[in-house]
Amino acid sequence: MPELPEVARFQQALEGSSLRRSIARIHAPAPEILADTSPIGLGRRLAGRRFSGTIRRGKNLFVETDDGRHLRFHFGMTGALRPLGPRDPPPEYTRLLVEFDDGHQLALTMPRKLGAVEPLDNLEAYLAEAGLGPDPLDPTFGYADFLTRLQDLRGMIRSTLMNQEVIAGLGSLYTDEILFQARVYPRKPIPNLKQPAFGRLFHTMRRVLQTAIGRRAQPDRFPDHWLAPHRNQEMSCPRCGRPIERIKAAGR
DNA sequence: AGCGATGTTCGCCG
DNA sequence: TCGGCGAACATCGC
Repeated sequence: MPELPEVARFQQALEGSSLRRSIARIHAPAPEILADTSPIGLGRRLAGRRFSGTIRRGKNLFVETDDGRHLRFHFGMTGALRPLGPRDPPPEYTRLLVEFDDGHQLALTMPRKLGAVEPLDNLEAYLAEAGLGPDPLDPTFGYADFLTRLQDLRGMIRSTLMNQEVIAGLGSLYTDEILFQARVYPRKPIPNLKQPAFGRLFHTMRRVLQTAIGRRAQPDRFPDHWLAPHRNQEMSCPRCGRPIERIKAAGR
């Protein structure tokens, strides 16, 4: 599930439950999701440490430990973060369990093991090297920056919005939502977009993401005129009432 | 039983 | 060089 709004929710969940507790031990039964480390290596790194803060950039959640280093969480298609009370049993598909010394726990669940947990010694260096684009909700990211990043590209708008190096955070679901509300055809080449379309895309992007975060990223709480609640099976368009047609763009 | 899925990456090709 | 496309990854659920 996780696109930007979901990751923002996981961030809130972690901040509300897991900061400043001392880490007693971890369980990492799925070494496949550990990048550049092992269960033992990660355990050594975290034991005795505390989480001290978080930074989200696009779909990535960076969790700071009190030694000034970070852990990068990427949730793939099915990852989620769940805070647990002292005697709560870890949920099914728990791929990483962090146990604090007061009994509280934090579980990373991920049925399909496509995400990653990666220790970073230097967050700044990682960000500089990863080529990750700006976060669309970053207050310093404005319309002028949006235009600058898009205007020299030649690809189709849907692929471009989903390209994490251009803008970080949009996936299939939210890109479709934004294109629908901004009335821009997904296969439209960037060079064919006119100024008003860029304006609609930028402002729609911000509004959709902020609204989604406000609704806890749960599509069943989204406004009824959005596409998301109507995109399944033979539902009809919330704007014109005609049946929704499916096309393929950017491979999906 | 088969296929799609809210993601990322890589190799191939125009 | 840029960008589209399909496959692969791992696993569930419709």
